[in-house]
Amino acid sequence: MEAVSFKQKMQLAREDVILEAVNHLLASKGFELMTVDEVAAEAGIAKASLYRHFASKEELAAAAMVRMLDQALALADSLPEQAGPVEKLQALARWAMQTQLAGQMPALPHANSALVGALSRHQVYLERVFRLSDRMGEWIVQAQEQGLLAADLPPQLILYNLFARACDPVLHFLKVSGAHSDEEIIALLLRTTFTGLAR
Amino acid sequence: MEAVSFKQKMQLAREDVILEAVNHLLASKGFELMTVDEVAAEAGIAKASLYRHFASKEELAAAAMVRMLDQALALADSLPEQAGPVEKLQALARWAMQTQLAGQMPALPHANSALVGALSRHQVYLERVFRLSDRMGEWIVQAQEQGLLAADLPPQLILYNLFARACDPVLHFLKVSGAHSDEEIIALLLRTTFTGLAR
DNA sequence: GTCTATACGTAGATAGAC
DNA sequence: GTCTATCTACGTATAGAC
Repeated sequence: MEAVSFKQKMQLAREDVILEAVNHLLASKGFELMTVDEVAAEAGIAKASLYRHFASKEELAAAAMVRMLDQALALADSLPEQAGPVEKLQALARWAMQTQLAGQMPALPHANSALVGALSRHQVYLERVFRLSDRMGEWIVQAQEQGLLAADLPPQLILYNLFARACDPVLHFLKVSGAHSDEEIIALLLRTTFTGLAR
Repeated sequence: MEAVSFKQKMQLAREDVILEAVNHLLASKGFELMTVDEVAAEAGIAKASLYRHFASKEELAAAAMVRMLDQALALADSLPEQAGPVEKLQALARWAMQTQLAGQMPALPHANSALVGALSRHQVYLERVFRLSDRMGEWIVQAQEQGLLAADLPPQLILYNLFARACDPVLHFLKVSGAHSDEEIIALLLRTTFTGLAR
């Protein structure tokens, strides 16, 4: 079975190159403006060959989203056990913002996009989203019990607020202004997220 | 000249109907997915007639953005003089979130959209953006001087953070969850924006 | 100024050779 | 499994009659 395994590895490597291109294009132009021709060109493959690996443009984007969620889950698993829940949540938010600033965070599609419908029926994607939400949800509740996060805020609101850092337009505008380094931008947004604009 | 004035009024009214449709469609699907056919259908006008009023799809969207910015500027002008700077900023953020929840806030285009280039060269649009930024910028600095907002945060960051409430995806997800009324959602997000998730 | 009808470009997806 | 070439659908924009 070694030949099969090798072939499979080659196929996975090829698909990883494709998804890298999808990630980049989704981050820079979003789903609607990304064309399959561009993906094929950036991956160095013919469009028809690409369609042998992924059945549709939606499948292509979904695979990129799953890949990104897997990276987030891997980071969640790699965090030291003794770290506090807020530190863990901040580590994930920091990673999401770094990824966005690096132009590698696939952008959220708009509500009526064909992608939204496809994702809402995509079992693999949904499983990743739920798994990451569960992980973060536990930390949020712990942090609230320990008095580290406001206990009277709905945990769901906190979760959404953290997810939203991955696509926060403030990151982009601050970067374009040129007045701050990436690390400074992330520190500023972590601060406003957790302690707000006041005081 | 009364006939001309009447004709102009009719034309403005017609264009207002068109822009209402544009606003709604921009809010629900974004610029790329909005088609000029849909705008014409929703406005009850033929597509060719629509192009007599607006030279391109980009002009159509820009006009809708200008209309929205004019509403924000009118609100800013109508705020009581004796109100504090933070109250004024919150009033604008509240209005932006209400407008988004009502499905009337035209969505930000993605970075590489044709719309971005058109807007960045659209003098009328730019003037409105600068004017609103200046108004809010003064209030931000006042609030910082009075110790009501963190004085060590860049005013620009505060400004962007407030603008971002107009397109915050958290609003949409909280609304879909069905657990809160619109007013509750707005109150929650005003709180997290100004005092954060902590404590 | 409004309409119907159409030109023109482009994007997703596929056929079929190798 | 990869390629070139092509199909089909659709969206922007315009022509031309009234």
